[in-house]
Amino acid sequence: MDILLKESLAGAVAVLYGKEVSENLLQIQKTKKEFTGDYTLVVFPLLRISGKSPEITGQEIGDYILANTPLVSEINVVKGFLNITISSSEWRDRLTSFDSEPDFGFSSEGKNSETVVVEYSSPNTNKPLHLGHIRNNLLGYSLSRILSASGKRVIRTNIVNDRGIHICKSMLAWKLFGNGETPESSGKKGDHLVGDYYVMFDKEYKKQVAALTEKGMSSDEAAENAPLMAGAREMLLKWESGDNETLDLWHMMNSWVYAGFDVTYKALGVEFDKIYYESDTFKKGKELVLEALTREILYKKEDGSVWADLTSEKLDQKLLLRSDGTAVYMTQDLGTAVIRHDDFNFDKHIYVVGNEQNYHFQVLALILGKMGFGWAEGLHHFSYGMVELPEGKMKSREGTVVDADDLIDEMTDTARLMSQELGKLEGFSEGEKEAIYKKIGLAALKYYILKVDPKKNMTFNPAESIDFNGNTGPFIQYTYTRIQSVLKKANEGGMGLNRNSFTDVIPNAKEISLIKLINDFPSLVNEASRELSPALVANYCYDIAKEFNQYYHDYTILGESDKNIRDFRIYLSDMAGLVIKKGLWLLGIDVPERM
RNA sequence: GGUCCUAUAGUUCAAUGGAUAGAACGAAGGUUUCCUAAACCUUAAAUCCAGGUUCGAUUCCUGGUGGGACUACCA
Repeated sequence: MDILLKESLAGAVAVLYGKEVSENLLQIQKTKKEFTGDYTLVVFPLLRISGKSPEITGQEIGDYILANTPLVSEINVVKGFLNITISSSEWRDRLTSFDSEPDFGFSSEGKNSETVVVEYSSPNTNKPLHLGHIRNNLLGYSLSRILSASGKRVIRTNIVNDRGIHICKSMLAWKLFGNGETPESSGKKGDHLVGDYYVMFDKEYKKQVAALTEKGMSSDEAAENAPLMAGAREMLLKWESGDNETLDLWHMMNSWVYAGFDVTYKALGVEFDKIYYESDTFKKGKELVLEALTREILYKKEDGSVWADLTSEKLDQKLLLRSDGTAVYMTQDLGTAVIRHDDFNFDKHIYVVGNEQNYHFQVLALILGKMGFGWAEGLHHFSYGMVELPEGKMKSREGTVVDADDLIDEMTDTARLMSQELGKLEGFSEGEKEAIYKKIGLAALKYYILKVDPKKNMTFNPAESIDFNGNTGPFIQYTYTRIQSVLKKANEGGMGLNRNSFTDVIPNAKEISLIKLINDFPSLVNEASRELSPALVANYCYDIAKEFNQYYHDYTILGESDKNIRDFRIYLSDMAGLVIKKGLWLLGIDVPERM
């Protein structure tokens, strides 16, 4: 629609002023609510071409397209703005044309599609997932859906940080204090059990440090020399050298954690195409580093540690191998990136990782570039802000970390309570009801998080997040179920089946607003993909839900006596529902048919 | 100290350089013999400060101020 308009506007300018205009001078935007019109041409940029005042220029162009472009039914000029109204019948025809598009708004993957790897989640295997991971998972999952809906080949991956000193800490604590506790013996979810030992390590370690400082040791020295820390370091060395006993313990505890993570991922509704493990990729990283060392891209210090010198890029020096030869986080990320490129030959690689790692990813791309990998230019750190609580940052020490499993349960509980109070789910089995509660609770959580610009830190207010009214996920779901309810009744009454019956219907203003929103959906998907912005999709879903609710309130659909208008309204509702469902799908939110 | 992110109603969030800054929650009031009131309608309420670029700045640039992150042989 707006492309057609743009062409006729360009034509108008060419005829009137005898000059071709470049694309960027024709600024078309949606007309603001308080003015009459559908699209608005901002005429200021054209004044140099017309050599006339804004009002006259607007009027001249407006008069021309009104006379020469059939789809324009009306124009008006306010200051430097030319407001253009598209004829109602044009909008109606536009609506019916959506039907001919097989998967409205979504593009499918083709031979020339860009390949994009999206990494998200990236858990450590020493503690359960928390609220911060939830933001990460939801963003990553939604991004992957948005990208694939815009026609890209998307590979969803996860890197599991399953090795390193932090893992050794929980292993050591379990060995020393665990008395053989297992998920089976304790009934604890595996990731929580392992997390408990990580916390225990920290507690006992602090005690040891305190004891040492009391004996007169400096706090730095004490931190180095506490037996637990020495033990953890020793364990890491054993692990890297392949010690069987250590590996067995590691395998066992990791398997507990993975079982726990699977439950959380499933509850959250996210999945991956390929999961990488740091324990596999760090070796590749070490090889890369050693190889680059021989090419003198990196250098070795006297103590044997290996570094990248990035001072010419105005950054610091970066450690890549410790003096004892063990790998650090950066080492494995180098390896992971190269392995992934070998696996998928990606054009782009998006890392969904918190903004506290901005530096890390800047360095990662630089080092890969130095090593000679041209594709490193395709690496993109999708950096998102922290999640804070109303009382401030989450601190594990103070026990204010919001656990992912708990949170999901609480949202479902709230949905259950609310739903039972409203009592609209009669006739469903308990199992069906539970499935609906879960969809609603998760929608509240997901929408609450995804509607916020990812770059910004966000405040997670538990009281607000479980609100199901207003600008929330359940509000949008509710709109969808209202539509389904109408469609079901229409179907039962044999109405709305004839889509050719409304070719003469002239839609009213509210209906045109809805058609416009539906019409926007395909370009919205592309924009969200280009901008990597689930928030854009969330806002869109809310806009159309709000618009439909107003329509639903102001007009009757099934009660309309004119059969053609009724059929038209049923069809319009159907399309609005479809777009809401697709929009929510892009956010990873499921819709219930009733609620 | 250095680098990066950020600042909009009481609160949580919107606004490709365009018109009178838009929602939600909260506050006050109203709507149900009518397709689901988890809805709809009305009212009050905001661009951190100072410069600059521009016909036009919440948006871009510079400098302040407040908040946050990073600057580990942690991840």
